Amino acid sequence: MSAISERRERERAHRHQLIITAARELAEAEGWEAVTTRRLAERVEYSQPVLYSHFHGKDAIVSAVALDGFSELAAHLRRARQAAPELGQSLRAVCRAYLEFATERPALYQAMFILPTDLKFASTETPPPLRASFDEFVSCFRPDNERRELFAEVLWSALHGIAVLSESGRIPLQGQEERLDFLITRIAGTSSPAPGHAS
Amino acid sequence: MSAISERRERERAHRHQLIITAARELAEAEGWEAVTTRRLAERVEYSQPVLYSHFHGKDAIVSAVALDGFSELAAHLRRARQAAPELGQSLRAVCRAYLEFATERPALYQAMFILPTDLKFASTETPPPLRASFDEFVSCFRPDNERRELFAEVLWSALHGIAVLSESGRIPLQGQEERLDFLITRIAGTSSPAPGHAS
DNA sequence: GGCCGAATCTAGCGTCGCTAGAAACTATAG
DNA sequence: CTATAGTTTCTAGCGACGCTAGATTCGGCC
Repeated sequence: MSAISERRERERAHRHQLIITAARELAEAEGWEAVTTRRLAERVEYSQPVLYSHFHGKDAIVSAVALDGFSELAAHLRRARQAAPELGQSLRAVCRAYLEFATERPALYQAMFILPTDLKFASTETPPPLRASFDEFVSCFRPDNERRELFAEVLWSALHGIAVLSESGRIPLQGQEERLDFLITRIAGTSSPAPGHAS
Repeated sequence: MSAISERRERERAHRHQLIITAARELAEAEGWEAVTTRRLAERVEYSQPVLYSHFHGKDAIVSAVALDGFSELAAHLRRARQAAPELGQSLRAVCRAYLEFATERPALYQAMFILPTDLKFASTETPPPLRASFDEFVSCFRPDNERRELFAEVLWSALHGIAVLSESGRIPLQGQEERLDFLITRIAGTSSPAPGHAS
């Protein structure tokens, strides 16, 4: 009873992951609009209803893919940050890595940041990978900077804006490097406490 | 033959606008997922196929709503900019107006910036309202600033990122004012011609 | 009044996410 | 080794989607 159900549990977990990776591969190959429950079921060689024994619905599958994406993003950013020698460099490295991630895995990025998902952001029940990704931005600023969380939020927002607007063709792909350059020099600029209102 | 077809043309144009406003109202009331061709047809009191005699498909209807939205956005930003006394103030006023627009008309904003549309951005065939909206950002910087277009792109991207991430709950709604404040002081910072690449 | 072209509708195609109930499979008891 | 009870999986189908072909109705013109 024990060993058998354990094996079943293992097989079930394996199939669970199989669904997630199949959804991701299909999305990366043909876009999320091609990821239908029917095609996904065919791909994992089961019938449609088994998907619903693993996930509440399609959104939950997208969420699962997104969650995997956040783990990868956190690792990707961390690698970039740690490869940079000092603090000033790390900001640039992390930003570049972020945009790189967004452009090279557009479907994954979409699942993480654009499509509706069940993931809870910025709360106590935020999954660790999300928090870890965000913390990579926070770590780009000096620990004695009291407003580093705020800085990170704005930086992340700006990068997300650049990523998503250029991906959808709303700003030209060309000139991405200059935009990044400008953003970094401005954000990294004269930081420290606060220069008061410049108005 | 002339007067009759003219009247018809008028009626047709009226119905065209009726569809657009119906789509918009429905989207603003219940979200875009509630805007189906069936419900839209019912709302304008015609059958489904008439929608397709006016628009190529649903995306084209969304695009039409978005285009109207850009006209409103341009006017909204212009009003804000012109109400501000000087250049330093206008940047803040326009940014605030932008975020206000995004939060108060979320469905419209979604049509303009998130949903797939047929609109061409940043090209020769870009509709004037789009260009006009963008130019409001450009006008916030001094005319002798050679990189003002770049500045505007980054500023717009950052605002869009803030708008969309807070709308979808990916950053907390609280603290929006501080984020805006930080962004403006950084972007407006030491501008002028160009300090060259700061590495 | 009868015709003809344009405008409009009815009805339906294929696909979607999702699910109820049938079928098949598996582990245990006799 | 078979019968049974319970679980797993599948077949089949529901209602809704975007979209369209073909029938129908409408309005101006001889």
